[in-house]
Amino acid sequence: MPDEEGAANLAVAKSEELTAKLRRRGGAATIYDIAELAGVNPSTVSRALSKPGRISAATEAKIRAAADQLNFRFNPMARALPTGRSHTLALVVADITNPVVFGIVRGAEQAASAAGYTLVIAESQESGEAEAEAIERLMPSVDGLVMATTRLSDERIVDIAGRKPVVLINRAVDSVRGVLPDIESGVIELLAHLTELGHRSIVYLAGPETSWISDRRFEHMLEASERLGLGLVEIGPNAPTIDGGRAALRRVIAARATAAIAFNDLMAIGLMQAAADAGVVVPGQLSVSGFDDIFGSELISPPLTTVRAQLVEAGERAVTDLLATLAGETDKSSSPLLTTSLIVRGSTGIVPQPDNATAR
Amino acid sequence: MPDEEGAANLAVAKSEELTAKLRRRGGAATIYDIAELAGVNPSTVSRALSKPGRISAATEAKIRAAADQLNFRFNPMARALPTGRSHTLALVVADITNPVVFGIVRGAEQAASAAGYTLVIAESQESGEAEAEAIERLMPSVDGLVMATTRLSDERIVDIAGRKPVVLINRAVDSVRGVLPDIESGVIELLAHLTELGHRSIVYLAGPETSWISDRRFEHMLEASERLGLGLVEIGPNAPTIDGGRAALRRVIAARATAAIAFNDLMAIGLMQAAADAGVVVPGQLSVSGFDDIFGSELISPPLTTVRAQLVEAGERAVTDLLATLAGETDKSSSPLLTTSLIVRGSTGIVPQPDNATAR
DNA sequence: TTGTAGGCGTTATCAG
DNA sequence: CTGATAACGCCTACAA
Repeated sequence: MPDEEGAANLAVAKSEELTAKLRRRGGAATIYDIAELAGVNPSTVSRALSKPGRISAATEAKIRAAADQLNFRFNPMARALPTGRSHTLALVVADITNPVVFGIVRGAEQAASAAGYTLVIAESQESGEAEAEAIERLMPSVDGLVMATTRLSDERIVDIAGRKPVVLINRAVDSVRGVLPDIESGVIELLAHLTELGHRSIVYLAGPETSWISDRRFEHMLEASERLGLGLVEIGPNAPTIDGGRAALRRVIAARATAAIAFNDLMAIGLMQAAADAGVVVPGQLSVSGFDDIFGSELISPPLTTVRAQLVEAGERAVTDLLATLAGETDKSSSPLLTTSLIVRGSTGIVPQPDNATAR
Repeated sequence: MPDEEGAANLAVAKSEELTAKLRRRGGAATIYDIAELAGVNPSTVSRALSKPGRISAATEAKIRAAADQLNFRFNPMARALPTGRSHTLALVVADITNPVVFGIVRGAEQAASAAGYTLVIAESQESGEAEAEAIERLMPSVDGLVMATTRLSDERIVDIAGRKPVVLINRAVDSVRGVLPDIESGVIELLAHLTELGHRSIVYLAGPETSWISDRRFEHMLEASERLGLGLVEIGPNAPTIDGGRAALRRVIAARATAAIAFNDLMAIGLMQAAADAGVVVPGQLSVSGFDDIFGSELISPPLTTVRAQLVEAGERAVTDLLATLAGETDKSSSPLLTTSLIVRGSTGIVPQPDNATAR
């Protein structure tokens, strides 16, 4: 078959000429290159590669061959232009170094890359404005966003959600999709645990002012406290950090509570450190508990009793939901609550007897 | 000035018509819209906005006004096409949940966004292939990459670096830029500390097989051990995780060393946990130390003695260097070593007396 | 200083 | 089933 051979030779020749050209611009082949190599029209290459099956098997094979001979990759940027879809998602978090977000990041990353999407994570560290700015900067280049520990107002979130699909994590805003933990059951479980240990006077260290979930938690605690007839006071807002927890010790002690529930583990840890510094023994004089079960919670001594959240799942599901609405799914219903579970460790214990109670 | 007023009215009118159009496509204005609004040519808008100053002050002002009236943002994708620059950098790490990378991520993120760049972080969890795949997938859409805890071979790295600018963190490869810690001084300091405590027999828990830095550390330990005349044995490779550390306990004990140096804090923590489980008291019977000073190291009890690395700086500098080479800087010299410092805490103590030594 | 025109890599619409 | 051809939003010579 001289004809085929001829074609083969030709292909090889072209290939050589091409590889030279490619090397010059960094090895990035375009559909034109592979069209030339395969002897077809660029548009055919595009079709063959982006919607396999809708094309003659023969040509498709030829094109495929050429494609991975040049080891071709679509240029996502070029692709995004006509389609308007960048295949990129933004994950907005307030503080990357907060262990809580690790799980979320990982889950989101996995789900995203499993779907062939790229995840860019935006940290806002600073409050409000910085976050809004970061979002605006990213908006044009993403198809949608997952917002995790956002400090934005509801209005602002709604505004953003009006422009691109948004999924919230740990926050509910009307008409915006969100993945939420089963707040109530976790709180109930924790309170039951403390009650069982004899605590009748509990203090809740609230999170930052803008924390929706902190409010919800306290809400449920209030309900439960009424039902169980126990004393409950909220202290806050506090920074959701170790220092935030440390700073709250004085007020916790002043409140004469026997047990403290912190908005998150970071704060709980800070509180325990401050307690240790002040000679208050945990859980002997004060029981401490937190939320999240972050790395470090079981390392500290005594190990922290905490309510574990399914962070990885949260990230995963947020991305999955986002992708779904991106795919035109109509069912805007938020996904089911993520289950939550109490992890009892050493930082909570039976209520101190009056004679050896905190201070006098 | 009826003229100006007329122009203003016109502008307003157009603006209304435009905003309608914009809303329809998600609020994204283009330079065409603002050109129309300002009554100039799109190319003028492009110039005015991308290279301020090279244009008449009057038109520029007019354009600026129009631009933020429509609150315009460049479409990065569209921009990337003609210029070939996406203003996006990739940060490649093996495991996001490894606390070591937090610092790096944060530093890199800061430096990147400070320069107006977007950082996409790629996790490879799985070994080699997955990482290579992730990189290939990202390559077309980034201007350069920072590779942090890569498991790739030198060859592969060189190959990648040949296609796009690369900066390595904690790894040196010929002709590839890298930011490295001052390995030697950290090791020396640590060894001096242990020697001072009376330890003469030390074991090093190596990191994963592909860890360049683990090898370098051991190299320096070897040198020092010869100089100081102390016993040193390397155990490994090990997974750079808590479990990796746990799994190594038996061999550490078998080695009859009085002090263990782990490749990183995660492993050190695992080792301590296993020791506690086995009734080996730290530092009474065994001194333990690590590297990195991650979150959790000072939480655990006893708190971990460790060599702190400047992770945030590493991330920051990597991006800065990358940006510099992107900007055509010729000086390929790697940046100066990041200083390192020994943090002495409770997990290292004086060498046990023979009579209360480990095991028998 | 500003407008004109062509191109960046891909998709999508229309013919053929 | 496949080939032209016009977008997509922006940049950049080149011309005016």
